[in-house]
Amino acid sequence: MDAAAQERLDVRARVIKAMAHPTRLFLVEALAAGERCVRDLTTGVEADVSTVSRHLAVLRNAGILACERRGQQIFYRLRAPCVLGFFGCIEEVLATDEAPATESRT
Amino acid sequence: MDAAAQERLDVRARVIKAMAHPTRLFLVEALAAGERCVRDLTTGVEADVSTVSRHLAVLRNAGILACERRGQQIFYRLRAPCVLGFFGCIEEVLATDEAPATESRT
DNA sequence: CAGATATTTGGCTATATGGCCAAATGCGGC
DNA sequence: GCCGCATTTGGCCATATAGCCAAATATCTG
Repeated sequence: MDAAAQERLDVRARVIKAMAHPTRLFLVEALAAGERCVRDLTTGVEADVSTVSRHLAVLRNAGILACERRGQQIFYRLRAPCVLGFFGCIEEVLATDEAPATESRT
Repeated sequence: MDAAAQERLDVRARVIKAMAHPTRLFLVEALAAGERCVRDLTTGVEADVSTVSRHLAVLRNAGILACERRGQQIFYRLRAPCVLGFFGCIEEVLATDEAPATESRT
């Protein structure tokens, strides 16, 4: 595996990693309905505003979200709606699943 | 957000998280071409066999891969090929990108 | 059973992540 | 300029990840 291939994998992993957190999935789903400001998004989440802000920054840095300041608020919106397609695949994975070694099955 | 919604997000995040690593993306891509045993997969990666084994276990636990022992070898295969669709979206994200705050820009 | 090969697991360390609080920054109004 | 609201950032701690090596486990062969 050459450096270019490695770089390509790193870049892809960075984007996927940005999606790899329940709170961030929630934010993405919430933004699918349209732009929202940070405070509004925070009310849907059980976490500090600062935490939500950081999650939003992760998604923005990955190129998944964009934001724009309007007045004192900053509105985030989904820049790459294709990520919503991930969910369909995941349902498929879980359906195929049925009895894999989930290991943390209590 | 109720417990059910939280659980749904957790489950989804678990699957995406399994994909959120360059080496694991490499493994998934390699397996797109057909099943492979651990040693074969390891030769394509700059890492210890034990490390690759653990990565494969992560993907298997997420339901993305399945494996089957044949003789002394264990063959892994892609159980949920839909994850390959992630890549297309990621290219789209990167294309939309062009000049976001990558933040780690030296 | 002993030996060889393939894979996984235990143990350990280093680094990355996620969370909170408190403080800083940005913007608008008085 | 000072105050208030919205958001981000710094600092800190706890936990999770990823990696390696060494040891354990599994299968086949003689």
